[in-house]
Amino acid sequence: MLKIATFNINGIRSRLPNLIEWLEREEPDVVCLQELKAPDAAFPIDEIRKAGYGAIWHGESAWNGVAILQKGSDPLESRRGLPGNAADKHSRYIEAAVEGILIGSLYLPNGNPQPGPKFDYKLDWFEHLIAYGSTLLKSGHPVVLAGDFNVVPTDFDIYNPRSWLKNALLQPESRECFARLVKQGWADALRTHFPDERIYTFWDYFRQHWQHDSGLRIDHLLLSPDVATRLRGAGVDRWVRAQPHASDHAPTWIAVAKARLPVPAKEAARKKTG
DNA sequence: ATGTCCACTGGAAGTGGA
Repeated sequence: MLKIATFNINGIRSRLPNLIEWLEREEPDVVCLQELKAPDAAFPIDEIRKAGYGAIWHGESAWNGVAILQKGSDPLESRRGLPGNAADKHSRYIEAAVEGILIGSLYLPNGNPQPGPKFDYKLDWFEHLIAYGSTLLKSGHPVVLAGDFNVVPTDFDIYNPRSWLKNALLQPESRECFARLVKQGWADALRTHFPDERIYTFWDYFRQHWQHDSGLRIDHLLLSPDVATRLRGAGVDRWVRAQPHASDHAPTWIAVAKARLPVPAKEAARKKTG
């Protein structure tokens, strides 16, 4: 089994003890991190190695930043930045091949306030992701797109939309983009696994939202069809959000059965004949 | 409008981003 997690860490330097404690307790095989808020040189690779993980990362000063951690080895990087989006100055996408699966760690723009240039940037970034999503599916590769999508897909994915109606995370345009991406053939893993339950991955720091469980589901793992058939479990490590000095997001994960190795031709022939 | 937290700048508290 392969446990793949996504976690918006909200400042990896400030949050390093929380990250290490979670890694040691839950032992995910692969971790997609977002909002490093650190330049490349400040990424705490030594401490992460000490916890038993290799890593690749794409940081920037103060904002954004994404990484992929792999237990026991360095992830094999396959891309950083979305194709056709070289003009994008933000560090929001990094991708690696792990156990035969392409894993993308993404941090979609928040988009507030809307309307405005930040919301336009969000939708533009989304279009690049949608285009690349189509390319990935057509490739036939097993893929997981994991990260903070900054989209609440439906009103079932929020405690109460009332005070969020003007927020970029709930706008029809944001939701339409997410729906259009999923409709290409991706499985929204957490919703697939828990069709009838309220699931939250983010509780903002304001107004005691954690204490009241006033959460939003904005961290998602999208699975290509091959990976979707291997989905065996999913969850949110809510205990991490309850820790002192926590990120406003909780780690969100899936368990996927490892791909069965193809039967060698000779052996297959032998079985057939005899 | 508000609430809270992170990181930068500059060398304190204000600002931007979320």
